[in-house]
Amino acid sequence: MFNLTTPGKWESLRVTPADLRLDTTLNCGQSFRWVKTGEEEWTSVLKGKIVSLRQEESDILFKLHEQTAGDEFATTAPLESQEAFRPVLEDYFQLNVDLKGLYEKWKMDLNFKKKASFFAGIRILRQDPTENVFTFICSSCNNIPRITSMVNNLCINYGPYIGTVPGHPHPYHGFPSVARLAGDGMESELRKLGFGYRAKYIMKAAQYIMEKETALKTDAGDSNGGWLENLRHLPYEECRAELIKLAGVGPKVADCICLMSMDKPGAIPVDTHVWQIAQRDYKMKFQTRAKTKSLTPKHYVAIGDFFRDTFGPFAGWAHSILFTADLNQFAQHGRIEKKVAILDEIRTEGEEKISIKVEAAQVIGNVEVPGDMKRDPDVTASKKSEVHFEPPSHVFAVKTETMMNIHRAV
DNA sequence: CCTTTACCTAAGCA
DNA sequence: ATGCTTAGGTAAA
Repeated sequence: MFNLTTPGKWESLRVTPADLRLDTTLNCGQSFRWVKTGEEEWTSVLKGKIVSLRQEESDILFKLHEQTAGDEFATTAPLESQEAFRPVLEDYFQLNVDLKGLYEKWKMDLNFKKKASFFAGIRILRQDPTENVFTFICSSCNNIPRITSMVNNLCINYGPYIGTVPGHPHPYHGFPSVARLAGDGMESELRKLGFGYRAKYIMKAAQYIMEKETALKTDAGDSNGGWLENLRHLPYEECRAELIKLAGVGPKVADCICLMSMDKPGAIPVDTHVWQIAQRDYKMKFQTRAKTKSLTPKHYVAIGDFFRDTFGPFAGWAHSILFTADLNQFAQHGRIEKKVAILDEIRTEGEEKISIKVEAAQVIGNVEVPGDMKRDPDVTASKKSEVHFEPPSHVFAVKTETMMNIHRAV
């Protein structure tokens, strides 16, 4: 069943890289549905349509891949024009949000400022709630490649087939319906597909949503977009509480859903990464009698409140940028541009900040040495004292023995 | 309240 | 090669 689609023409989304960067935004673990189909190009399914996006130097282009008219596999009616699809993308990327303005505000925080030049244009996607719920049930104790493969398996096996794109073998499917995931025997099927203990969560969550949906329908007469989507209208706390009732959805996953599909930009999913960011970069003090500091519910709340305090109503967006900067796969975003020798000797004394002079081809700057940067993703040196500095230009430095690696913002 | 344990799997590493 | 660890957690004790 090869259902080749007809590609449209590239059209401008009219958005600069400072407002949206696809490589990070699409691959930082928000959505697991985008397929890389070229240099700086990604393709996925949105609202039943196959759409490709391409990052250009000063803009992003998009094009639709329409099913041929009368195609027996066609699942949606063809659009009058690609232009009619523009609002879908504007909604998905929440382009009404002034990201550059937010970045400027967030740079008040020095740790954020340090990362910002390497990680510009990272947005929170406004995802489909159903898709969001089930992909993040898959995310527990898991890694991005495997989550991606599991989500893909879900779509290929239970989602409606839409088509392929010329030149690429990948079959594009819509996300499975909740009804399909609630089906009998789904748990054992999913286990065979390698979902492990998440299989039961998926089936139970789907069944729970189905119950709510039918209750809603009998009450209201007609569905107003479904129970899950309606959670968008609840305040954050209530919305979160409802989500936690789903099997396999705990505090962290509930916050992911709140942030990524429930219009709650202040939600802070605290996972192991964020827990470490809080301790390492913000030296958060936790009053606890316990000898071993672990991520307790109390800490969870404290960290969320701290982020909201520091970054405001869109704290979840800021959190996501710091999170992305912490991902190993983006460590190269501070990639080495050139090496220069350090003129003065560096000594690090705990958290004491010192200054040294560095000579590069065209840069002489002061270097600040924070104390604990061991796990900083921008850092390539293994154990010695790693160095950051706020230079006269957008340059970033790491100390090796006697050499500095100068990194340039991408 | 906080900590510990079980729950699946696959890739990475010693 | 075989065994161990780890990876966006959740639920139950």
